[in-house]
Amino acid sequence: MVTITDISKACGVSRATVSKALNGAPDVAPKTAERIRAKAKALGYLPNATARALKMGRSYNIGVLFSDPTGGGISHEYFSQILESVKAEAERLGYDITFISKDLGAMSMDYYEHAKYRSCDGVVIASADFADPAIVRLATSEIPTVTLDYSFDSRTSILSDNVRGMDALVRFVYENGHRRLAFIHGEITSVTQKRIASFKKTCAALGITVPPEYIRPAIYHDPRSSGLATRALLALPERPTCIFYPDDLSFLGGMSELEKNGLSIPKDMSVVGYDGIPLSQVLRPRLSTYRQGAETIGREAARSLVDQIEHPDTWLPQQITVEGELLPGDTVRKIG
Amino acid sequence: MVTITDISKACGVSRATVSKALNGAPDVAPKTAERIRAKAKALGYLPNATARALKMGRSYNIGVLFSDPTGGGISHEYFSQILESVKAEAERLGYDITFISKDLGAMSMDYYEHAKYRSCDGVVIASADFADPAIVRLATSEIPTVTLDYSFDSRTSILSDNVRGMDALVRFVYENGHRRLAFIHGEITSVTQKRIASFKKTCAALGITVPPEYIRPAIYHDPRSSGLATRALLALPERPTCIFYPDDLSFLGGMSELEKNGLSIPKDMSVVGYDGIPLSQVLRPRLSTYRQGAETIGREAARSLVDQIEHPDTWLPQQITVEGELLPGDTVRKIG
DNA sequence: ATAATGAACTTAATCGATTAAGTACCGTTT
DNA sequence: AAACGGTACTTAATCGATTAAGTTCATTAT
Repeated sequence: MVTITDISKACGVSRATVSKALNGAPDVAPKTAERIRAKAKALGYLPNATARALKMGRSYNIGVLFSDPTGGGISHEYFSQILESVKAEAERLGYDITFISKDLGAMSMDYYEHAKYRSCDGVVIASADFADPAIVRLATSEIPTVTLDYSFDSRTSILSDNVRGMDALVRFVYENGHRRLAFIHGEITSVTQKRIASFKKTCAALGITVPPEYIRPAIYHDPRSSGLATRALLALPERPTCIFYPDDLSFLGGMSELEKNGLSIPKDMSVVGYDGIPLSQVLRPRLSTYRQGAETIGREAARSLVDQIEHPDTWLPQQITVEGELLPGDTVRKIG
Repeated sequence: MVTITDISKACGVSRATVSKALNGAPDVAPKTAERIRAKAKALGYLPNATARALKMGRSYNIGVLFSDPTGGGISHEYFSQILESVKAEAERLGYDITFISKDLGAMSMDYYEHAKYRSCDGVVIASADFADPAIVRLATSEIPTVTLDYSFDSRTSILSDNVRGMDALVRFVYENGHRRLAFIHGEITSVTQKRIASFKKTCAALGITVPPEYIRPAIYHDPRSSGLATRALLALPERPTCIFYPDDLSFLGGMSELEKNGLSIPKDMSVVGYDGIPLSQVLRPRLSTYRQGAETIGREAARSLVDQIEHPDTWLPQQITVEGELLPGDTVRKIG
């Protein structure tokens, strides 16, 4: 490995001068600096991020915590899109990404400890369960954090606009003449609560009565459970004319259940999803859904985290709401 | 931050003794060791991975390089599954994951430089283009590496068994009576070449003649291009009875093209995919496809890389082939 | 001529941990 | 009683880089 010492010997100057020259300090003669830089390049010198981090107390490393009790948090398209954009933006800003998890090898650590152990400058947190004490500990620690889709007091968060998204979907369906709307929702989280509340509120505002049996629980990203919920809805004496699914993937479970019952989409049953992942627009019929701005969410998360890291004095916590977009698709039939 | 020095002061011993006690060195009296460990816990001591890495020359950090010219490498389900399992296994072995990319912030680096800069103990490489000089430089460097689906001389690689997979699919389709098989393949890579060769070889072995116009190029994970290829196949005077798609997602593009032509699957056209991502088994009809052992591939990649890192003396390069599994699905009709 | 100024360095401490080599002290052997 | 051996420590160097403080020397001001 080529170190600063090698360069200093080759150039006949002290290590301090090399360091300063390489970092553009003002008290190095331009000619010397040039000579040093040339030598560094010639020797194939690379700074050692580890040594630098130790001395400077800054690792230029951002932790990413994607916790999902069902495992495989990354493999859901919505999350992998966010991860991809956090990564891209962080790298643009000069930061690398490290995953934060519980328990590393034999050491048992919680998330906070893991982040400290790796001296992350900050952490982006996405979780299905923000009540988890381990998540709370990290999110309320002295480490700069940004949470996704959940707010902690005096901390920055990036929020997908679930209220507006649900409102847009309900209104879209309403405008297409539907009055009997059923909602299959995911596990109760703060996001789910917002979606349910917005669903009910907009329905009320539009004068739609939603019978309790039209609201059914299921599990996010689990087509099977949504299929079961769909079956229950179809068994009702008065069926809904449109079913809201917890997410785009879950819709697939509903789809096969509908087909099993000889119902075609959207002729016999209208449906809408949520998320607007690329898959939803590749399906035929194209799914009517609400696209969450995953790319924007990831980008803003990285940006505001780096801002917080680099300007802790002028930094103020903020809630950034990222709007999505209604994708009309072809799964809602015009009736009435 | 609580350091080893804090503990040494609190216990009235030297830092060396603390370090040894915490690492279970033999020359510390059991009573002292216990006292030190108790104090460390009481003070909330956490080792500093950065300092440790600097001194020991081992970072317990594994780089992951997923390069995909189309961007969004992670968001393809097959890759995100591999990433997830590499991560899980690496963590089990005490290693963290860092993404390796080109260019970090203002610094322009290639992959090799990035990996050195972060002092990764090793790197897992997945790439769509193993001819990229930057990939070659990293993969043939002194850094331990494991490549996925491509072999470099004297290096370890994990290979999905594309030859066997394609063979299994062709035979499955053949057994269902199909004799006119078309193959839409992805961009020409070593993987694609293996699949095409295996497709042709098995067809030949079974006495099936494949007219050249039945082999059509498309782009991996791009339903649109597969849709166009499908259209071309449907325009032929003699249509195939079964179409092979480059991957499961691409099949969706073909599906909508078939529907547009009033053809239903599998009644009017049989199809098979490749990859066996969870999505494929949630669709109805369930896609007939070949599941690549993404989980096993990721796990083996992490294991063999760590083995290489920890036992460089007894280590030997190897090609590990991971077998997949035929998922019969319902998109191949029995004919004849 | 002497002091003051400033440019261009060097010296040395430091970040937190590891570890080879050294030391103090106690008990045992002959 | 001297020598030896082992246990349980401590000392000090080291990893690679940064940086406050000090030094040297030429130039300018008085």
